[in-house]
Amino acid sequence: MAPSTEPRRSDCPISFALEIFGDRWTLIVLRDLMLKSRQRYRELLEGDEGIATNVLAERLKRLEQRKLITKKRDPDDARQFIYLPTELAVTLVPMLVEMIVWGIRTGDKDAGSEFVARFETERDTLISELQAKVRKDAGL
Amino acid sequence: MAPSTEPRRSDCPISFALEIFGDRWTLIVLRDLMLKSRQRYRELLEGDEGIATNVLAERLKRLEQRKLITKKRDPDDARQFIYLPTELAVTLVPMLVEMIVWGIRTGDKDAGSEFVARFETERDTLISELQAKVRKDAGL
DNA sequence: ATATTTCACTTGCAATATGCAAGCAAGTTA
DNA sequence: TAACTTGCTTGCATATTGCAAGTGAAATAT
Repeated sequence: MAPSTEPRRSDCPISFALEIFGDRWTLIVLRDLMLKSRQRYRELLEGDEGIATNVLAERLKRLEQRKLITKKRDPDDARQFIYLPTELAVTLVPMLVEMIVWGIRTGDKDAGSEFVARFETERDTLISELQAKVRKDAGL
Repeated sequence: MAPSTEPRRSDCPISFALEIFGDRWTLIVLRDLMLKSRQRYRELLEGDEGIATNVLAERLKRLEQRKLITKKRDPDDARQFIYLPTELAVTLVPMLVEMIVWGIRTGDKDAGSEFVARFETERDTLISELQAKVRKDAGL
């Protein structure tokens, strides 16, 4: 990934978004932080996709620089850090939901059908509830 | 990019989506094909971001394999090919719109404010109109 | 107290992907 | 028929990723 100090490729908002999460791992990390309620490095490493330690470390650094997450020491164990999504990350939920629905419909017709059903009947409520849950987990 | 013949990393729909367009270029190409009405290799090369020729060739190949685009000869000039989005690509429009809105709000407060305004008042209509335009351009 | 384990990384290195410039074959234009 | 355009491919330098091993600080066990 390009460091976040580089100039923008263009002034297109899609291009801007891709500079932040146009790679194989950044959105996986945000998914785990927001939708799977993982908060620690160790937990993030245990995801199904098997992110490498150096890649995870670099993505966390960039997400912090981009103000999509915050990093705090765990008060109960000074070895550990707690990574939490920010309010900016919460604004990504609608896009993530669209991506999830597209992925289910396109790749995984069977799994996730109830998520899609709920999306089709009450998209806005579904998104609001997910965002509320993320905020609650993150103490926002 | 990993070739599209590789096994899935996991059964998560986000992960599945990222295997298809989790990189710096794939969605840029789809943006140009769908939202900027570009159809030829030469036109796609001329985008603001400056994609390399070999990268564009590889992405077009993968998009065709994934059935997101079709490739046809130009009947008026047999040197040229015409790349068109498929109906499957049209289903990506809602996600692209969310990404555009997020990019405008997050990176480019000034530019694109009327797109965001329309999104806020009539999201569904905006998306339907964009999809209709893509279908029309592509002859779907 | 000391040893061991856990945690969050960092480092080294091979494999892969990207960027850039040049080349090429088929088709079109002068 | 010579020059040009188009859609690529190729070669090569650089950047990114994946994997395994290592490090230092803090916690836990002995």
